[in-house]
Amino acid sequence: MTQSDFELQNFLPYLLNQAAEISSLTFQQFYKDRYGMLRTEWRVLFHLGLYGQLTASEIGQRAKTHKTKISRAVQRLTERRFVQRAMNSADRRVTYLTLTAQGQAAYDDLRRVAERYEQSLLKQLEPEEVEVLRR
Amino acid sequence: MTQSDFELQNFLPYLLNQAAEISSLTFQQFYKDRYGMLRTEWRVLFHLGLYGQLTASEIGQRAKTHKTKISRAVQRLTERRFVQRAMNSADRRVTYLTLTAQGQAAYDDLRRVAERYEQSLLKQLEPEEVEVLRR
DNA sequence: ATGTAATGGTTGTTTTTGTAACCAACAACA
DNA sequence: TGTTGTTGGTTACAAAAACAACCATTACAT
Repeated sequence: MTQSDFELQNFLPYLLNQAAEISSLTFQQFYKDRYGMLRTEWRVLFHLGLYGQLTASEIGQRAKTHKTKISRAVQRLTERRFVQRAMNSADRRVTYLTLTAQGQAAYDDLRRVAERYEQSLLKQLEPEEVEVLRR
Repeated sequence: MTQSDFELQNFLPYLLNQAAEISSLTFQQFYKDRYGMLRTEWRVLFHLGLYGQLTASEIGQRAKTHKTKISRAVQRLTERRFVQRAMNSADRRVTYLTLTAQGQAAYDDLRRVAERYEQSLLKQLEPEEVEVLRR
C-alpha cells in the first residue's frame, strides 16, 4: 500500500469495527428485545451455558473482559433470576455461578437463534475466510 | 454446525468483536497518547484528511456514525484547533469542515502510524482474507 | 404567502463503560 | 502469630455513548 492509495475502508481496525458493529447489531436485537440483556450479559450467559459452573474471574479470563463488567453483568443476571450464586466453603472469596432454569431456557433459545444467524452469515462467506478470521 | 459443537469462539459476531477490540485498542494508544483524541475524533480527522472538505452529515454517512457523536467530536476538534468550520451562505444550516494546519499535521502523522500498523497486521494475514472482510 | 414537513446540527438526560480505590479472605513466610 | 502480599470481587466516581427532544433553516405543497 503506497501513501496515495491509503483508504479508510481498507484500514483493518476500522474495517473490523464496522463488520463487528453490523454483525453484533443484528444479533443484539434478539437478546435485547427478548430478555433485555446487554452484550456482556449474553456473553456471561453463553459462557455459563456452554461450560457450566464458572467463577466470575474465569469468565473474565475466557471472555477477555474486565472484572467490573463481569461483576455488573452477573449482578443484573442474578437479580433477574437468570443466574445463581453458590458459595465455596473452602475459599469464601469465590462464588460459583450457574444458570437457573430460566437462565438455561434463555440460553437454549438464544443459542438456537445464534446458530441460525451464524448459518445465514456463513452462507455469505467462504469457509477459508472464517478460518482466517480466527488467525 | 451441529447443536453439540457450537463454540463461542467460532460465533462470528463474537469473533469479530474480539478482533475489532484488540486491533482498535492497539491503534488507540497512538491517537490517544499523542493527541488526546477519542475514536470518533480520529475518524473525523481521517475523513477530512482523506476527502478534504466535508459537512458533518457527510462524515456521519460515510462513517456510519450518529450525528450527535460527530457533532461532539467536531466540537472537541474545533476547540483544540484541529478542525475549522466555514459557513455556507447559500444554506446557513450547513457548516463545511476542513483541517487546520495543525490538524493536517496530526493527520499526516497518524496516517503514517496507521500505515505502519496496517502493514504489521497484514503480515499476519493472507491477502484473500482481507478481501473477504470487505464482503 | 403560509402551514407542514424535512434537513443539518446541537443540547440535555439517561445508560454504559473505564479506571481506580477498596474490602474481605487467603497465602507465604519471617 | 503477625505482617506483607495476592486474589476474587464490589463499589464509587469520572468519561463516553445512546437516545430523545430540540432549534434554526430550508423545501414543498396548497
